[in-house]
Amino acid sequence: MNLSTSEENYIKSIYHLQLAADMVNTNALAKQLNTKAASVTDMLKKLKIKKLIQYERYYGFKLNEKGTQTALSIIRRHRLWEFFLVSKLGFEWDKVHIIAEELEHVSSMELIKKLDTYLGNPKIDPHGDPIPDVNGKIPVIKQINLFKLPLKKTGIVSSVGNQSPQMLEMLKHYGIGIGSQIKINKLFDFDNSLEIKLAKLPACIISEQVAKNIFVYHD
Amino acid sequence: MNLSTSEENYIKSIYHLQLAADMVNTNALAKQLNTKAASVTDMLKKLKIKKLIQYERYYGFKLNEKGTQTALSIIRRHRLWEFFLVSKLGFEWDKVHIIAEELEHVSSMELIKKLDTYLGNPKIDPHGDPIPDVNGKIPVIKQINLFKLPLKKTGIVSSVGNQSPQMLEMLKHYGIGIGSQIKINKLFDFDNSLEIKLAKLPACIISEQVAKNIFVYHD
DNA sequence: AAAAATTTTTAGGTTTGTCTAAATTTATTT
DNA sequence: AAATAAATTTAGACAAACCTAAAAATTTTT
Repeated sequence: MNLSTSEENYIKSIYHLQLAADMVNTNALAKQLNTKAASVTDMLKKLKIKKLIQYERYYGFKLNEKGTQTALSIIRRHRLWEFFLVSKLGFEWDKVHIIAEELEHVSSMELIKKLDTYLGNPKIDPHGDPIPDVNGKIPVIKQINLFKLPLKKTGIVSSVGNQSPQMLEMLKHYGIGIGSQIKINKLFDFDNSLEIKLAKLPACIISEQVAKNIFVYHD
Repeated sequence: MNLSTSEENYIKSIYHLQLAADMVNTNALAKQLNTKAASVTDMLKKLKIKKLIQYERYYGFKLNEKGTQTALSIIRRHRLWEFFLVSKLGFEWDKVHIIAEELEHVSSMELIKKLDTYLGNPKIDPHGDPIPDVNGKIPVIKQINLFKLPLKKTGIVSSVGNQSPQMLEMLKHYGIGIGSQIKINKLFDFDNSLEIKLAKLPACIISEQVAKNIFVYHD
């Protein structure tokens, strides 16, 4: 199904509102999309015709199965692009949302498939939100602080708590980025510093302060 | 200046037509854009108001300085994305145009700046066309066949003549991709095979057949 | 230079997505 | 259960980008 940018934005917003309440109402959606209630009603009719939502006049609406899958596919694109922007282009995580809002509407399946592979099939975006897979399944993965990662277990860096230039400089120096594979070799009780090992890099030591700001997930 | 996707497509097409002839005519542009002459006239009026073209009714039109700079900026985005798709995502060069047509309209300056840096400031796209720089300057760089690269001089792989899966597999094996830095250590006269050296990789030998299909540029 | 052919523009519609203002339905008070 | 308030929808317009068909200007042919 070929959807316009506008239709995709409606679908996505309905999805997000549904997370809070089963049924969505017109005013809430209008507010979310920064538009007017009348415009929302117009679009709802169209989305109903396209069989993406269940909609009863004056009552409320929600995504049906097809609509939900569509939303998840858009969210997947959005979060993969966010991951790309942060992990490859070096954007800070709070600057990527607006750009990803544009990139998510580029619809090539092949593009997203290859991007996903290129990024190493990430499971979590830079904000810590899960990235739905090709089939719209949302991985249930919890992030943990690096300190909670068991010794010698490989974790994947999913987000960074502090995004100051100083912190980013330091992470860059260590070669730590979103998506990096990381392992703890040793915890030094004296100052809570950690000896860590990143894929393809020699082991190194990071301070408690740095480690506190690193979040990872593992299987 | 904020331009719509459609306006950007017109500007870009006018630019390309201008390369062949100084003045552009309505029918030619309509054909290029796969639209009708009447639609072109409508848009020309708009572009004139936005001071992007010089336009005289019934006479013809061309981009002015501002329009030309706009076109070059769009072409820059297009070619950088094409480079990205081929060199990073592993697309074949004949599959990237359509996707780049969408990506080029994502307008963040910061995005293009970082993408350019990430790609290593490439000068030529995968089709061998030059990538305008931030200031709209088009680098005058000629591609040469790898055999023409002087011994021990570093060249940058700009395009590959043969895109068969077999060839791509082989190039991947050697670690050769668009943008790779490559040097010829030695030419074996016996079979015209080359010992080459890629950045960060051990030297290796490629056959004449492979080398024939590799194009590079150097300073 | 008049007729014919071509090109370009205008005039008037269509679709998409938006809007305002008024009407309708539902929910909440009293 | 009326009256009032709030939410939602309809009606009618508008801008962008396109269209067809007809008119106007230009170019080519005879």
